[in-house]
Amino acid sequence: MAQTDTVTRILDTAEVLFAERGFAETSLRTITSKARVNLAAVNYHFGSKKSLIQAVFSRYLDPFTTRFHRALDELQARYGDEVIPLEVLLETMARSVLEVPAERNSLKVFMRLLGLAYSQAQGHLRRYIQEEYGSVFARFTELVRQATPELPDAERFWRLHFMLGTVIFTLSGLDALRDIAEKDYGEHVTVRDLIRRLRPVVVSAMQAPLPAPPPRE
Amino acid sequence: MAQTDTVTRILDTAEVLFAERGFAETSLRTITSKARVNLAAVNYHFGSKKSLIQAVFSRYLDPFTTRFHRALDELQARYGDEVIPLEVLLETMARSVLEVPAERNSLKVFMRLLGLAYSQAQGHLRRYIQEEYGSVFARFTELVRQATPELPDAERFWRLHFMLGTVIFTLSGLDALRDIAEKDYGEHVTVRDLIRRLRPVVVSAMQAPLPAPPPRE
DNA sequence: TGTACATCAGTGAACGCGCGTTCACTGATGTAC
DNA sequence: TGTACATCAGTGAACGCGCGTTCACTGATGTAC
Repeated sequence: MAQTDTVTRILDTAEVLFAERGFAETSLRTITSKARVNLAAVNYHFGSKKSLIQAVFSRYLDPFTTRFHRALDELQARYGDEVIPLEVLLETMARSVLEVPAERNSLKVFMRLLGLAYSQAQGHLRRYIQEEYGSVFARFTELVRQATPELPDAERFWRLHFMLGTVIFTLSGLDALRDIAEKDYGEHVTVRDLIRRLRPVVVSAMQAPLPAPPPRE
Repeated sequence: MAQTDTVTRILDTAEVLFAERGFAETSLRTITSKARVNLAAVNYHFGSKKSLIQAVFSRYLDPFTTRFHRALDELQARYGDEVIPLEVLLETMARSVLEVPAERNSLKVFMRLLGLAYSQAQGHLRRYIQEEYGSVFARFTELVRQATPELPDAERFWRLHFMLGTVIFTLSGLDALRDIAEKDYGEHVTVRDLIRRLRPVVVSAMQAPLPAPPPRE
């Protein structure tokens, strides 16, 4: 069994199990037995469970950042000095996210992982993601700033996080929500379908009227 | 030490620790030592860790459902046969949520717990919440249906969950986001301030134009 | 071409640890007669 | 009023279990001379 085989078998199995049940709830024994690999192989190849978790993320985030940077390069070349419209920026981000799983695993797994990164206690993971991938998000938010000059900086910051919450919450809890939707409305919802529904909602939300000023006291 | 004292000490300590680090990451030993209570007392009073988790939720959700039902009663009495506007419904829900922590602990803890209920693997918890508190949400969504007759049922379902995601994600990750906002924009953000910012965003999102129909294939 | 050594993926078994739960027990308070 | 018993909150110590990690080892392949 060549090295690459063992390593990718561990990663393939781990990402699915992590996405299904979280990090703490997935033991190395579960991963290695499902992957039909020796228990000690995880620590041999990755060093620790923490590093395995980070490796699982890199396998999604590395191609994503590459693609997203390239897509933003193209946009900036196309628009030159003109401001890139908000819809185009959001659309580009959505497309970059959607393209990644084509070469890896399912989008659902990717989204669940992102949701876990935020919601699970794993502080090391948030730090790792910020350090490794923070710059591409900084680039994106700067472009969003130019596209929404009427928004105060703080307001834009909060609205971007509101929308991040919408996307991560929806897509990471997708299975449960999908079951309900299917039972109640007889619709089978795909991730692409959800993104279609998300687009007008996110655009309207970003362009909502400014809130009333805080009440004086 | 009277019974109530031990029981509430366990609940008070558990809810804070659960909110900070999740369920699996919080051991009974941590809870009982922080609460200065015997380890076996949790199993004596609650039977198991699972039941303790459910008890923590009940202490928030019981007063919330009572208040929310009462608030909806008043609304329906006031509006009679007229449709209650969406803004009023959302406002009423927000007010009911905000009122609960006044008699219990912090709103932040309440929101973190709700976020965990969705994101952590604990299937038993989701089932418990659905069974115990599903009816008040059904009542609310029926009123929202009447207030947004132009939305297809499935679209309304998804948008309500989009907004649920916004609120839970924002308020449950509040500490981290607040730190960033404070550092970057010099604003100290209170929960009430966030709700003021959320209002126009949620209303606009719910009233966004319908998505383009799915592409034919 | 042959031999000695180094490298490296992978293994099987064990380590110590923290976990939720259980159990026999205590001691205070209430109840029956 | 006194005694025997029941109830109940709380306790201290132990149970068995699954966890991540470690370690000495194997066996195949590559490298030096």
